[in-house]
Amino acid sequence: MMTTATAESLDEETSTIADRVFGQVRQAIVEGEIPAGSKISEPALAARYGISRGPLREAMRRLESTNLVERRPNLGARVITLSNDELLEIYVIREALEGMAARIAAERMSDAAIADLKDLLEQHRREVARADWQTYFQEEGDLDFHFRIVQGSGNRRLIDILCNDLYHLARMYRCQFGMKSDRAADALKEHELVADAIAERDGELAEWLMRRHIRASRRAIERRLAGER
Amino acid sequence: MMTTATAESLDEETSTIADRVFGQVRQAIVEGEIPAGSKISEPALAARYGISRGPLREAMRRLESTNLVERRPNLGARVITLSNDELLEIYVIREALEGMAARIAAERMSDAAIADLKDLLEQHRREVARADWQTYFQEEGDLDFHFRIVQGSGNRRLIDILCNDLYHLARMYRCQFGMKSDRAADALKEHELVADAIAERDGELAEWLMRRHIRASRRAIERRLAGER
DNA sequence: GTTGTCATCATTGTCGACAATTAGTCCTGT
DNA sequence: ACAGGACTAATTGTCGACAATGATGACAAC
Repeated sequence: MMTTATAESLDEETSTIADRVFGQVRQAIVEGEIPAGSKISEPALAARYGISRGPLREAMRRLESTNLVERRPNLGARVITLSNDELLEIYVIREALEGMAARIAAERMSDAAIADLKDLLEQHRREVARADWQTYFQEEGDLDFHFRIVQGSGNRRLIDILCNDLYHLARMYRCQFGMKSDRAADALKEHELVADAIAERDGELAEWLMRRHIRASRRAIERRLAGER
Repeated sequence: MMTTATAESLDEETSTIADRVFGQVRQAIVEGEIPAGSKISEPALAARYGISRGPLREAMRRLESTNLVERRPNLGARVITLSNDELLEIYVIREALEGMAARIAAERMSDAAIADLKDLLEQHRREVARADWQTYFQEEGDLDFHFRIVQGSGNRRLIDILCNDLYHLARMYRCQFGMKSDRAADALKEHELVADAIAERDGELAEWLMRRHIRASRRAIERRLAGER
């Protein structure tokens, strides 16, 4: 069972130091080890990972491009604090992009990949009884499903945008706030509908269902945010 | 009249050297000054811009994140050679993203911005007679229109993805191959339809029209590519 | 003649040090 | 007491040099 839905296989042994520390600090940021909004000191981080400032600066540049840190010239880098509006913006983009991914996946996904997708859903269905299922599903299982659909599109740039940028932001948000909603059961049902549409090679329906699914998730977040204040 | 449709205003005076050279080499790549597929030598480029390798490497990292250059560890960086398939992939993403942008723009764009948009189209309509109009429209005017719609969405991340990544790739492709199609007149008409839908605050129609417009552009490219071989 | 191996070379990756800009603080004058 | 300015300190931006990895060529063996 895959645990981290990332495109590049997070080798931890990518010959270059800058790439490795990029993955490490990204994980640290996403999982909240480096708190959101905190200022990042280059010498401190460099010492923490036992490297020089050169590779660390390159890693920071990559993190800046993935929108996980903000940099202002001569002032330093800060971990982003994703506001509520920005979180909703991400869901809008996911609706458009993953809807398209579902459409293409319905047309181009291999039969074997579709079978695997159904296996995953079957597994989720069986695990509903688990005590920590809701937690697991909301933290990893949900993204695993979306990850496979996106992969099924075969559009490399689409995969890149979603898996290397947006999914990390979604995970970061989940690690910050508990994201305790009762939508897990509904989400699983919506997943099954999307998978059925893909299995029937109905691209238009798959896109429509996927968009409705993500829109429902966004609305649930909107409600939660509205009720919180 | 704006000539380069980029999000950050390409200041040429962003206090840090790495950022400035990033913009310069990006322009050089997009406009073909540095040919596609060519290997990039760090010492050579550093000398060319009169800087050291440190800032240049950071600029390369940013270029790598925007998918304009490919890097392989210990092997160097190469300017990407966007294959036909990758170009079509970009149009698929544009269809999804700009369709959503048009929908939101129809809901949230200010009346003044809509008036400006119509002015731009009116200007394009008047310039149809110009001898070099087809060239201008295909090189800049078309992107100007799309740029404004995307801006109208107000979704910062959406704006970032489209203006800082995809549009540069589209421009790069246009600078490489002549992109001489007779779709200019049709495209202008489709633009007007989209603008009308936005003016009537019909988000669903605006999205549908925008998607059809971009799909038509993609199909025109497909036909051209098929006829070429 | 072909192929395998080795040595040289160029290029990339990494590091430590210097220069420049910013933030904070303390002092002074009104 | 408060405002303004200058000084100090820390952090970032930049540079040149060293180490390591991959490529190119020649030479020798089969």
